[in-house]
Amino acid sequence: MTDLEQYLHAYFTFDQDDLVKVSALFKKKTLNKGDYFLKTGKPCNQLCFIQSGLLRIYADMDGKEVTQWISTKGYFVADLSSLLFQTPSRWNMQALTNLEIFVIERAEYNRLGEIIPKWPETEKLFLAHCFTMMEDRIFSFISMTAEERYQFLFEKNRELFNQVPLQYIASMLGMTPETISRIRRKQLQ
Amino acid sequence: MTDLEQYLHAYFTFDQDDLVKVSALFKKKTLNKGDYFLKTGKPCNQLCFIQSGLLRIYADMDGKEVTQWISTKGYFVADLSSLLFQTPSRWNMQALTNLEIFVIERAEYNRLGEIIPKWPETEKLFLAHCFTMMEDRIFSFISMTAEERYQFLFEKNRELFNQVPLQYIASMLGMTPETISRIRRKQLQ
DNA sequence: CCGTTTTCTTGATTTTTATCAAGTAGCTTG
DNA sequence: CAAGCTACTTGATAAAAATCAAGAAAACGG
Repeated sequence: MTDLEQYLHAYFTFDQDDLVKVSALFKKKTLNKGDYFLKTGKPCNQLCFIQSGLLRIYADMDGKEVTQWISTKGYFVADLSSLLFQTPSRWNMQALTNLEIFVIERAEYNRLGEIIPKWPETEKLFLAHCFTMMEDRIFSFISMTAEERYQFLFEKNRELFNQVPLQYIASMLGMTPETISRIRRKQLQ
Repeated sequence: MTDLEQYLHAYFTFDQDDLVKVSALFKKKTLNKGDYFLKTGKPCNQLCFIQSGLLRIYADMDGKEVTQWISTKGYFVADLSSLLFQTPSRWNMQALTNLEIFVIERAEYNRLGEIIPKWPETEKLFLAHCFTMMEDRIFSFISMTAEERYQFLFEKNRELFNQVPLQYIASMLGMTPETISRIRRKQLQ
């Protein structure tokens, strides 16, 4: 069983039959460190599942890069609004490491409902789950200091801090590299 | 045609037949200023559409209220994760003014797919749209100063500023009432 | 209409965070 | 290994925003 199948099984509780049908629609791909999965302005025609490696999602604000999120093993990634509404992508998505992904084309993705009857329900719950995580993240910006946000992410996602340049983590927490460096020093003492 | 029907028509492009079927499932209700539509910890068993008035969504952090959002006319509101996963609600939802709403019970809501064949697709696009708005909001916290966030909201949602106590707007922008007061003074000059 | 409460404003001060600048540590690669 | 990167740290300073405290304005209720 591939990681993709394991994930689908664990997260969506697909049975063996559905698993095979769905995972057949995904194609394995690799990206090298620095390669782009997606660029701002282009249409997003694929959804990807990360098998291994790190993918940074960011926007370029007149030369200044703002990191929105870093996706790790076990995440699905796409520019959702671009994928569904065929609008231009708002994000760049670049491999921070060599990357193994499973990719499904938009056309196939849109046909999932025909192949697996319970897909629409599954998809709804998945989107709702994503939405809820976003709510939590917004709440962290409203109600926490920089230091608390750092702690919060560190508790939840410790692996990230070994693997990712701190400046990107700083950016996704809405602070500067200097600030995160000082917070980290305090934590160590 | 009620506002609910107009909205469903405009936003989801339902035809007349579907409109009638769907809006029949909603029941009109009124809340008085100060009443709660939902309280933290309770299950959210309804989805509501706001016909008129203002609904404040907030969390109580040991006595300190943090406003997550203020919903106005034309919004659908629920604690999505509670509604779909039957978990306890994370938010309080309180009427800031007298409120006219249309309410659909969870059971009915879950049956929409049977009644309207294209509902799952519609719902997916709706959730994706919500998700995208959340992404934008997160991005505003990462990449903007307090003053820029104020401007951004003011441009997009000017009516809010006449109708809502400024302290709530401050909270949803992640700043103090004093800060928003000073920003506002600058804007006027 | 008057007193009460709530909301908003203002000033003084402190805390937090950003910015600027310089230096260090750790990789990478010819 | 040395040169060149990149990431990270540190210090000094500036800017932004929070906090505290007091007063003004507006809204509300009898």
